[in-house]
Amino acid sequence: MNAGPNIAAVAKLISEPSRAVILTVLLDGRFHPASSLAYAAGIKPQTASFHLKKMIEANVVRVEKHGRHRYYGLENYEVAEVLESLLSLAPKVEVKSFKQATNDKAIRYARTCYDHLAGQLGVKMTDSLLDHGFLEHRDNTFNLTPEGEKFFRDFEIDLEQVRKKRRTYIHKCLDWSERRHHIAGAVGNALLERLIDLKWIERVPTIRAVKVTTTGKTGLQEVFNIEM
Amino acid sequence: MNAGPNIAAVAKLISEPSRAVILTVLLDGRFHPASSLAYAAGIKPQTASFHLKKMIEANVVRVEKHGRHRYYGLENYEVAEVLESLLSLAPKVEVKSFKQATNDKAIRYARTCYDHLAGQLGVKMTDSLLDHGFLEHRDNTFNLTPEGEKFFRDFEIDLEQVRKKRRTYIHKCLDWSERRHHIAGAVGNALLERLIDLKWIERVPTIRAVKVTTTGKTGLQEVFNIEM
DNA sequence: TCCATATTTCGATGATAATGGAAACATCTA
DNA sequence: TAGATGTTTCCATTATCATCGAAATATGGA
Repeated sequence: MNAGPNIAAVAKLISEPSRAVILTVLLDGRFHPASSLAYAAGIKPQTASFHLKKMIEANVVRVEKHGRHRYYGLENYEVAEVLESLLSLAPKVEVKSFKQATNDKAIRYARTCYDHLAGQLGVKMTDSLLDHGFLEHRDNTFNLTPEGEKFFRDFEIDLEQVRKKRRTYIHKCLDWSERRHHIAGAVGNALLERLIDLKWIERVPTIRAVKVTTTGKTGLQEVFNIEM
Repeated sequence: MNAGPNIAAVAKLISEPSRAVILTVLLDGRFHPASSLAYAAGIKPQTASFHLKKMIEANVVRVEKHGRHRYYGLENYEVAEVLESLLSLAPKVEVKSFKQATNDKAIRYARTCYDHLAGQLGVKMTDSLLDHGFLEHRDNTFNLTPEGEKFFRDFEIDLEQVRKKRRTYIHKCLDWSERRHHIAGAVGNALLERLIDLKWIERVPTIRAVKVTTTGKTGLQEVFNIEM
């Protein structure tokens, strides 16, 4: 018959529409309560709970308890990456409403991918760092040059803190909408958080798009030489 | 509700065990008749036909008619890449038999990924080309250096022919078993075919593993400096 | 033209699993 | 301790879909 890992087992978890919606929401990298995931998927909390349990068992989703609340998120970075890769294959959804079209555009423009920037903004940011010699291509990762480290420090990102995190320091992530790599990993995450701190970008509620603020426009132009 | 492409639609195609087996077989990059795919999946031809139709409609599988035969294969390279990425997430299948364990080992050692080399051999080959300066990293692709072009010509691979093909010239592909990139695209394909022509490697029937021949061992050592 | 082979279509069956109501459970607040 | 909120467990219902027998279709060869 067949040897090798079992694709069906993973795919099955994603194949159900309700589950797919939940996972797509979780791609924003944040943790969400079961009830709001249920609402997003248009199902009852019991049903969401049922699905979440399945996905936890399969190590696709992780839960964190905080008092009477339970927050659900993706298990790890790899899951996010595989989901993103599935998105690149997925048929573009037919646009049913003006709102949906707007959302779609916003998501392609700038979004969070798990815990770092993606979309046009993410790719442009990565390109900018490469152009300035702050970043170099490695095999399936990036390398932060000494100049890059200085730049990050000047940008008030504490690389010592970032390095301490128990996760990949820096990483390449393939963008489904841009078909290009962007910066991910702890460094990518730190960059996203710094931009949010600076209020250069802000999260758009309910979807994983992010918005560039007016201050952000100027800042991105001046510091990264990016026109958004 | 939800914006963006529909993951479930793709995942659903893969989520069914029979379909997963079929797709895994097709990952060898060759085209197979429906009947043999049915046999591999342990289902009747009608059922296989049913599944194949679904997968064709979703642009995951492609069919080529030759007389009264119909040969099925993966639609394109991207599908193969997504399937490989799913494999990286998939739980390792419990080893049920000696044969299965042997197959699994063989597949991790050297296999075809769609139409080029993967596994340890594929990665080592890519590393060797990189080490010799024949290949360079680009963003999500490789670049063949002038020295590399000369090397390929000396190795009797006709790059003019390769360039003419209506497909990506050269490409990076992520290896699920090695977690490393290897060379893909038309050039990767040409390399595979040349190695088969030289009888340095040969396909193992029924599974997508390839075997390094005795001649191959010597050749790989001398030309690529690879110990297998 | 007729038969053999490969594949598909149709239709019925059966297994699987998503769903939500009811109720239990856990945790926080008053 | 009682009530409120969020979540899970149990269970019955229902919808979906993989499966295969039977028959139709397509193609090549005799």
